Amino acid sequence: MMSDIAALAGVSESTVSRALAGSSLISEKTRQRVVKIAQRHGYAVNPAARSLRRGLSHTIAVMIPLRHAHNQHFSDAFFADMLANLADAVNARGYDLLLHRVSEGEANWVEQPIQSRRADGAIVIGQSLEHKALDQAAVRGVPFVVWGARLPEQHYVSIGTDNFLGGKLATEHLIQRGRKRIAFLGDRRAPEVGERHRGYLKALADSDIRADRKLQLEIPFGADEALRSLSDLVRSGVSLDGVVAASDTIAMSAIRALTESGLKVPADVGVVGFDDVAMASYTLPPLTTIRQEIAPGAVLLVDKLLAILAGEPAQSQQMKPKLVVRAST
Amino acid sequence: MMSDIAALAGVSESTVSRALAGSSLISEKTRQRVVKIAQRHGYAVNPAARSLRRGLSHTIAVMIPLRHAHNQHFSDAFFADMLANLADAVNARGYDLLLHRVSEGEANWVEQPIQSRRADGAIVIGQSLEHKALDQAAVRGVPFVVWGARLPEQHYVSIGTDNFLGGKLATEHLIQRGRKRIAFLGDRRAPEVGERHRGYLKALADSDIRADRKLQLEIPFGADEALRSLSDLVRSGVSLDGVVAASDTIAMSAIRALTESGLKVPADVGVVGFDDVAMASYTLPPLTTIRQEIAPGAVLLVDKLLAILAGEPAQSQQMKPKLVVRAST
DNA sequence: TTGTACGCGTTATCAG
DNA sequence: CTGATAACGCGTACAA
Repeated sequence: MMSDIAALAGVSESTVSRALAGSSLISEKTRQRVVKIAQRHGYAVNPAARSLRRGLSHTIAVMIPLRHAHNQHFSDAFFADMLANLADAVNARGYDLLLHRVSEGEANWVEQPIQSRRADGAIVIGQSLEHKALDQAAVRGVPFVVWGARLPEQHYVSIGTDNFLGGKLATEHLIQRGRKRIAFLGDRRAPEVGERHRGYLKALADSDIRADRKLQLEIPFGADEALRSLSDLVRSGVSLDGVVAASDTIAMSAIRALTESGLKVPADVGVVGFDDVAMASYTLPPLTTIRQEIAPGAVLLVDKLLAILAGEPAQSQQMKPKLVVRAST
Repeated sequence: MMSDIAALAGVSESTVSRALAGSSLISEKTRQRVVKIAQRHGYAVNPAARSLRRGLSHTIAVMIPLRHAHNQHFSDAFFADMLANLADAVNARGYDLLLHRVSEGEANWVEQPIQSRRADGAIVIGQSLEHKALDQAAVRGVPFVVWGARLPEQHYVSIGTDNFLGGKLATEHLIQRGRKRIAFLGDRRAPEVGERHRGYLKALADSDIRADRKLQLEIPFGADEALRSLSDLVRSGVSLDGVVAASDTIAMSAIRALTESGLKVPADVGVVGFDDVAMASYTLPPLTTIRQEIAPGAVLLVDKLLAILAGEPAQSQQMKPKLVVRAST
């Protein structure tokens, strides 16, 4: 503990505390001596004591709502990538990362880790169906940021891709390839997906293509339902020459469903995914998709949250999506 | 804080503390009264104060070594699945989960979070190339468990699949399908993979098939290298009719490489993966693979660690792998 | 620039 | 079964 180091260095505990905290109230010489002794003895400040004293945990909670999708949602490669990047960004800032999956029915889940002082702030990956809960928490002043869509008049800071533009780009690309019967696959209740769907509709309207309700499938993030719904659709005899999927996972599943139904991708049907996860380049055929910049997004999330914690103002931000053309269109 | 609740309940702080901790030293009646008041006022024990007093953080660190594979390793669906299940298992036990990615060059990384009292114990996902470091830490009494291979005379507790058997099953399956020129793809420096490779060799030997060194590719977990190496192999004109991959990710990559080289899967070459991640059923063709039981594995990891923390003895355990036959063989 | 003294919010010990 | 008290290890206001 600190008193040992103080004794070894022949100074008081306060001096050790200040030296280790990099206080400017201390001479560079003593600071270096103390730091060296601490290192040699493998001493590290007790985080519990520090937290108790300072009222801060030096920890960021990462929350993953699972309301509208159980495991699938999490194991989607997109979440994994985001989480990996968040872990790096948080650790790089010297903070610890508390991971929490929010199961259904947990009340006040956003503020719970903060109120109980286990974390100073939270990062929420994906709005899921929780926009209202999040907005209320923001009004109450809970410090958190969200990866997801920016909704009209929301009170919290969100970082995310311009989903409307992403959906529009994906659809326009198919239209340019001469497709006219384009399906949309995704759970529009999730705001990000809802935006992508709006972009899809806009692109169709811009090209005077009638949007057919039968081609718009309400599919949860999981791949199982995508496979089934699309197979059913094809079997029903509806004509179809393009698919805009709300995630790469859904797109991969769609490719399989189409292929097994006797349709060729991309010859008969073009498929566009969303996310550009690592796996997207290894499917057969490699996936044309809308890339979300995950690494910069993660850094942005952490920095915005730290700004909020520091009392600075922070704005929501939308990142530009990018069409990555591979072989599925 | 606790004194507020004490005042409201008309009892001492000690009583509140005991009531909330479920101590048997307290009458059921007062306990219920105190608990109710605490709930009504949204009171939760301050974890920093509790940790300071008890010397326990009530937190489990999950460490992900990246020594022999950077992002790929983590974003492999297997890691994501494992992490999701660990998060659930840890939270279910009332513990918090601290996530840490171990970058190269971090010394004493296993014990760091424990020594600094941020976590009571650690779960390490994958041995990577860290077996020696882990073993030394175990000898020093650091409380942790590992997902990975059980190595001869190791001093730490490990949970994992019987990788030798898994590799053997995969290879035998291909042999039964009449394959004789079977390649192995994976980074054998990672102990899990080394075991799978041994199983592969054993299966070949049992069937009197000569193991060809040219067919054994040293491939990191990432998919990029798998794609390139296998394409090169095929181009070199070596005959080949089967592939045992060290992960589903590698297998998917292999299927693409083979297909693009003009070989048909499974007609010309059978491919077996490892893990049975969710995505494995959605590839084209759906992947025959060796299933690892991730969810039970995660629960086992947490429970073994908690046993160790409770001072109880804990044994390593190997889970039986299972061949899941789909369309790639 | 350094040291002294106190309190952060709990829980364990001991006395009743 | 309950209450008073001390101590967990640190950071900071205040004094020097």
